[in-house]
Amino acid sequence: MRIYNTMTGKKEEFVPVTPGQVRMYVCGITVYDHCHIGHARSAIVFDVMRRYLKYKGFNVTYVKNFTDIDDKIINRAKQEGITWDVVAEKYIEAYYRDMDSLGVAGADIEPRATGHIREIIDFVKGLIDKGYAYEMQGDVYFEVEKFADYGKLSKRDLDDMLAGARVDVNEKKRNPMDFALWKASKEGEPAWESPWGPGRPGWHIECSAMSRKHLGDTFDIHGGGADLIFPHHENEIAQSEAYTGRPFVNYWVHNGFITVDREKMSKSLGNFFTIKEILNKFDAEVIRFFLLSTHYRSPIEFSDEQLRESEVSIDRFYTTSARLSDFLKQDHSREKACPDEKLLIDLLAKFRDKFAEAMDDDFNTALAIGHIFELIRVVNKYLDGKPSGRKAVELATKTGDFLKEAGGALNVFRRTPEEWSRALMSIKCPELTEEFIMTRIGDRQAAREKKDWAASDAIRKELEERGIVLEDKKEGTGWKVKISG
RNA sequence: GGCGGCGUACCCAAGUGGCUAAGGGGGAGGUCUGCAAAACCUUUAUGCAGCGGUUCAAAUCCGCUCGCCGCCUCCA
Repeated sequence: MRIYNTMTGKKEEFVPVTPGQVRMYVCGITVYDHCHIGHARSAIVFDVMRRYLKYKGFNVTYVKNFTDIDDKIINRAKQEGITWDVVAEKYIEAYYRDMDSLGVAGADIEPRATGHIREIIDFVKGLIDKGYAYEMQGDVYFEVEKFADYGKLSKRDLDDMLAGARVDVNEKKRNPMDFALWKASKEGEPAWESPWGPGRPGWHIECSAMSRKHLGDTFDIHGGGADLIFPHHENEIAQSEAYTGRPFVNYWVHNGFITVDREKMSKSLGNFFTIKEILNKFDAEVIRFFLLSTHYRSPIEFSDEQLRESEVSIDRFYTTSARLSDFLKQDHSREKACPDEKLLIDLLAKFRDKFAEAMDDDFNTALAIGHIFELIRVVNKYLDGKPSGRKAVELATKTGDFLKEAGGALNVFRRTPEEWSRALMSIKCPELTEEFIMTRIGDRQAAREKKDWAASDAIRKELEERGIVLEDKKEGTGWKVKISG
């Protein structure tokens, strides 16, 4: 399989350090606020990578950290009149709630910065000993000029950056680009004892210390949002490679941004939507599907229309899924081939390869989803031919299995059509009950038997206005939550 | 200013040298249906921002132009 590496700017054949084993580290969140959909994208994208690598048979160790101490957390604690650790705890809990609903599994190891103060201090000490860092009034800074490769990930050199000069003037630094490894704490701020006095870790050092502890000096994949390339990941490389003298990471993987009105969604612009608020209007699977329907490195424009389109697509999937299971429940004592069965047979023969090929090419979930919908169309056409018998059951079963398998790798399409329907109902028409709908369908059926089309259509219209569409089929009348418009 | 990315139909979106340019939504026509809905079929890009170039062959490589965006400051 091939993975795009930010370091080289190319897709590269993926070769893990240890055959059969993948070690990956993804930068998690700073826990000072609710997650927005940008965090959801990163979480889902790397969740899919991890799932797919496992699906391919790799033994994956996935580490994702929580930054649970920094200025933003301290500020939030002041605002809310609680301590920093309560803030962290509160938003870690909120994070888990959001991730749970989005189908994002927990990482194998979820280290917190404050749980690794000793490792961090050792790391900083080592950098000072090796001459890459210096202490200044209780702060410790990494000296970027000492690290020859500084800028290799983000493709910039120190002189250019200094010329741009939107950097802090800080008298304590030898070079304005030097960054803090350790920060002396002010009076009343959270502090840990260190050789340089009471203080707390800088932002970047935790990832170097924790990834090394849990994954070793050199590991396979390091990921995060594209906005972490500089300075965060650049600084991690400097720290880690200066400390160990070894290559830090083999594949750097970064997801693209979510935009609103073509502008990056971000905290500072204030144009963000939290996962929590989107979940009031859409099912979590809609968010997940939406984020996977575009390649992970491309920007995605976020809007209600886009989510609605995703909702329609998912509904199409579950409609076919229901159709398949209904079909399998039918009487198949009579053997009848469908004239279009060759199309389905051919596609089934290729489907798993096509799906894997898409995912193998830098996790092309958009293409993979396209293949799923191609299969949906072909099997619908097949079922339209009203086949029956052993062969038909076999083909339908196989189709269902493949759809389940592909959906499983992406962690979408894993519910029953009934569960999907109930989920939609609780969002779109929570005041209705299935009992009520069934009663009205019964009333309408009575009218239909009397060929009282006016009465029958009135009931159908009434239900549609309340968000339910009816479908008359041979076996009886079915209903669905209306989603378009 | 430095560095990077993007521009594919009415909309979203795959495709990065060679089979008829995936898939979804929308539109139009049709099959099915009491009428619908769903599903299916046909149709909707001789063309991939524009202009040049390389090549037997380009949406795909190179150059220029136009437009949009990102990073260079906390940020997924």
